[in-house]
Amino acid sequence: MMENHIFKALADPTRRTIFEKLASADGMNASALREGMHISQPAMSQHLAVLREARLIQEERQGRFVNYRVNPEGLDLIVQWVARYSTFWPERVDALRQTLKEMDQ
Amino acid sequence: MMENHIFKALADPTRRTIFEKLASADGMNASALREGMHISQPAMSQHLAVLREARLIQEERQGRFVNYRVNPEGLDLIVQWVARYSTFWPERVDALRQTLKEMDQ
DNA sequence: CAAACAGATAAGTATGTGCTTATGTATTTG
DNA sequence: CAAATACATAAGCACATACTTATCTGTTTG
Repeated sequence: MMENHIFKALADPTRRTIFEKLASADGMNASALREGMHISQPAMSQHLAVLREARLIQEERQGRFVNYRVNPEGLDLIVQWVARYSTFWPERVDALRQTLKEMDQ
Repeated sequence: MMENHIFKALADPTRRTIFEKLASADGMNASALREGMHISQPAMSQHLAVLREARLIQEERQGRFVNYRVNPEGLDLIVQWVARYSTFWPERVDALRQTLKEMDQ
């Protein structure tokens, strides 16, 4: 199940950091991603594979580099999952709504 | 870090099922939760401990039973985490907003 | 109080996961 | 084409995790 892949992919703090770095840029290659992180090249490659299998990121080869970027739809399943359980707690939906409102500004 | 506890707790499909069962009732004890699940009593107890440590559920002893229920604030960190990255994709925020709008009806 | 019951904890085990080093595969460049 | 570069893959290892059976603690009830 895809949902399980996503949760498992995000369960690792190093992978969340990688995802965050990718989200704050509009594309990075694996070497650039490693900068500032204490992680070997194979470890990075393996983490990127897990994120890709969970469809949280996309990749595109550019010469000898591979450019990685976040898949904009990647978090949809998480959002839907959370939203489903939020319906049981109206006050939480309000909080989420407030967060979105603040984003508009 | 709390965020990590939550992601790790939700990374296991059995624990997500337990969380879902709790969310669709307003409180259940461990024996009731086991019904329909192929899981031993200690396994259930251990899963509930992980969910409790992640503050996703709360417990209250009632005689020789322990009543478990979802912590309404438990998913907040996930919502905030997702919302943070949603800011990079306005169309995704719109989708989330739409989901919330549909909830009103 | 003794037996029954709900659940927690202990200890052991099999499998999963995240890392390492070594090597392989494309691609570029001198 | 040979060396260099960017990344992937293989294999092995240490540790985490999800489970089991056995036992313990706390509460109710005959």
